[in-house]
Amino acid sequence: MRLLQNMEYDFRIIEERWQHFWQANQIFKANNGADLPPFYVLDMFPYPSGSGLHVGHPLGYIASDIYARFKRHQGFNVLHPMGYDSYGLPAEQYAIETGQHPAVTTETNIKRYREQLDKIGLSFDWSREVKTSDPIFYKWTQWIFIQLFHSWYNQDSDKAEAISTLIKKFEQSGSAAVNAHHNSEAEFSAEEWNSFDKFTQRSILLDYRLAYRAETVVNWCPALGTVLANDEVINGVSERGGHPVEQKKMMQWSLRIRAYAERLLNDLESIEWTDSLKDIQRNWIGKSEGAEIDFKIVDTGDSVRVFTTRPDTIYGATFIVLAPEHPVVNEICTEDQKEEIEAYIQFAAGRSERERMAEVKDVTGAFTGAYAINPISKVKIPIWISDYVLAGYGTGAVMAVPSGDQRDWDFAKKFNLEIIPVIKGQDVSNGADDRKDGELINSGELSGMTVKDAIPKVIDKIEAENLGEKRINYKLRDAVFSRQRYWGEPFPIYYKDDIPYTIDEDKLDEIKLPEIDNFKPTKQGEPPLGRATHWNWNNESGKVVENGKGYPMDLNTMPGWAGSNWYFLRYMMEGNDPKRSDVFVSEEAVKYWRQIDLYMGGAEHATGHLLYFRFITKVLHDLGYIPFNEPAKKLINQGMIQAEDGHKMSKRYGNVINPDDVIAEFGADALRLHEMFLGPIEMHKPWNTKGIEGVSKFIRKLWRLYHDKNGSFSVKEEKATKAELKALHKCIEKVTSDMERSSFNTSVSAFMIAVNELSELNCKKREILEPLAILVSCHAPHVAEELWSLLGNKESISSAEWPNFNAEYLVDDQITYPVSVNGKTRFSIELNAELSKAEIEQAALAHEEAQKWLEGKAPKRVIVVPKRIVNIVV
RNA sequence: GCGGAUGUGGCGAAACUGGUAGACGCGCUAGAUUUAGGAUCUAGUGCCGCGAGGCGUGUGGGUUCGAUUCCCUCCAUCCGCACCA
Repeated sequence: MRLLQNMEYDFRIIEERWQHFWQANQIFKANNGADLPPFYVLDMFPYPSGSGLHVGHPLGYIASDIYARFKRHQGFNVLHPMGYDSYGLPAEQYAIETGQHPAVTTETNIKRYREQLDKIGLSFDWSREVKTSDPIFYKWTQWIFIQLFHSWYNQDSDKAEAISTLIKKFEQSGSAAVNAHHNSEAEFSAEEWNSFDKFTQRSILLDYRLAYRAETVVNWCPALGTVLANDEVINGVSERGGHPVEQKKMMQWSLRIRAYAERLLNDLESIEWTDSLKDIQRNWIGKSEGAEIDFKIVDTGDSVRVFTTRPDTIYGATFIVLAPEHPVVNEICTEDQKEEIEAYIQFAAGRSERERMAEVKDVTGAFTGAYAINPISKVKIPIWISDYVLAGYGTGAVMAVPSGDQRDWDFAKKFNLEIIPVIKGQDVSNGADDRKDGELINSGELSGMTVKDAIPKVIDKIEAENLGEKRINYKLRDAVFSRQRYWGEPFPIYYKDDIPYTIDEDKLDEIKLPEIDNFKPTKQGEPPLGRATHWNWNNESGKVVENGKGYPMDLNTMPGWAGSNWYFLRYMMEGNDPKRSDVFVSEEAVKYWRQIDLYMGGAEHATGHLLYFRFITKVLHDLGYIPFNEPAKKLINQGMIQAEDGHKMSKRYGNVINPDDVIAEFGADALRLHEMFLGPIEMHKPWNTKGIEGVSKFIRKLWRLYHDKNGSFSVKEEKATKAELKALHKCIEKVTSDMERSSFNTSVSAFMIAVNELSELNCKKREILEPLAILVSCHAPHVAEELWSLLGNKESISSAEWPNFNAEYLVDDQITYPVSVNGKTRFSIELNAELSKAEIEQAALAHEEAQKWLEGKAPKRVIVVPKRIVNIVV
């Protein structure tokens, strides 16, 4: 018996053999410009963490690998690369704790990742590997930042343009002629612009650039010592580490993603991403249409502008609420309210983001003592402040309509303010009634109109009287782009009189992350780069020089997502392309590969990476560098694999399953098949240790199909029978359609069914077993290669043509009809496939079972669906 | 609160345009072979019932000859957003 076992499939030897063969012969290297249609399959590249891969990570890699292999069989030139998102916080936190340089730990982790990935038998073209922390890569991340710096957003042409076109406009016509997305308060004529000195001009331009430096309210995380972008803050704490986050005004680099809000929203319709993911992005962009309306403040010449989506309810506006940070609060506040207002402002500022969120139900606020005039109803209403109104959204002020808005209602109740229903039938006794249609009441000249008609009417009126305008607002904020950390891309920026200048593009090779002795912030509170002794820029020599011998350079680094914005483009160039050192991606390469055809990765990146990388793609497109507007045509979110106990797989619970262990025991093919067999790719599902024995058994059964009882390879050249061809072609049809709709779990069942049937038929024929090997080769490439070579083939199975499906082999001359009585299946009859409807009906009714159910009565009706079913209605 | 996804045997799941619900696999039961099995093979396995039969895809309703599939109601779980005016 032991002898026989040795003749069984030995994955240990065979898997290693083929992994070596693939690598030695560069089987999966993609060639640019090959005379085949291109197809680009990409996985989101991993951050190489210290704990290595667990069994959940490769799920997406295996699925995309199966798809890449399928496309190769179909005659596509497939680009399927991999790399590492190797800048990031964990390596740096580790460095702070241990003094170990992040570059060292990162390198160690990458090595470990590579070993683990190699063992899974993934068909990556490693010659194109990228690492975001590699100077030859991040040089181009810096270069892209420079392009953003030298661009502005022209809302007339609706795209980004070179900053030189903006300067020309200023020189010729001043600021009024420009319709830009900007955050400048300066207004000037052409003459004024031309008379400004260089510094003034540059500081104005800074407020127009796509990458701009400005004092903004940011999420400051004291524990991490850095600012964070909105998507890096979850429920008021940092995504990494869960540390508290405060709101703080700071001078920071930002990217003008808001300029792209509308395009990011609209273009979702042109891509095949899941509805849930599109919804998350839509929600995050948060478009809302409405109007801005000016309310005159009583006894002053000033007015306050509010944003509302419901201008039709303006007669129900019984007070105004300003954000505590609103700039007019101090000016309008009356003497006797001063103390109260100041106390409230202080209270609001002292509340952390977290507290504010937790205490949503508690209504707080203070009266300014000032009044405003409702511009439509002319009624005098009080002005309050409260932190339920956000300074950063809209105008930082609202007209409160307590009859229609629950927050306003709560506020009105607490402070005893008037509530006026403005829509017929509105019940405001227990809360606001936010109905969005109906007839207006208590609304002066608007009374009797419908909500739908009143909205444009009010907007027309305020526009005609110059009291405001129609307005679209987005929740999306510009992305804070600087981090006060070490392990990231340094900015290619130096400062002259506090004005930032970019380093020349041809000098970027000089701007490497400097070595420092300690990775913590400096004593003065500067970022870690403040510790570098050589971090000044000398323009004459074009070198980074000792501090004091040049202009100071930026001390920030870029966020983790800077490299992942554009890495997919870098893979498009061949690994040995000499242009790799001249361009971020060559024109030929982007023209050849175009977009990512299939992008595989987790849904947790919905509002971070997946939004930023669409944004940067659009910028690069606007600037004429790439011929497409969206990075990925189709996207699949693979689900998470939970541990068997239902928890998340993590060190903390001690429930982590390492793919290395699974491979050592069952082999890579079994791991691949099992991960797919767990369920649909996009679902979350628990790992199932026992279940792997099923697919492992399948592999041995497949192997035995090609071997005789003694374990010798035994495939004959005889003609296949009808039954054998049917088993094969059923499998071809099923697996092909499964592949096309990424149903990788059901194709595993199809393989099992085919192998079970062919084993039963004792089929040992090349005509059947050769195509079968190709069918399973995407899922289980090692055993398939071995069988393929035993069949006498010299080339890798990966380039074999996908078998053709022939429907003729599936045609039956006998069909088993299920016969149901009143919709319940009672028996089945075998009938000739050629029979007519009437003949089928006759045969079914004649059956003794049918007679039994009819009890001598005539059937009311008989439904016959040819080749499917018979239903007798009694 | 808003938006989305998912609910099918003991378990993972399948059923693609409405047509034999539970394919395939795990587990379990019985048996064969074996010194032994955590190997292999055979048969069985949704629930209730001795049986005829009845019940059954989260709940309740509807459309249909026929519903896991289409429509409405409600419930549960998970994910995202959350004072966005």
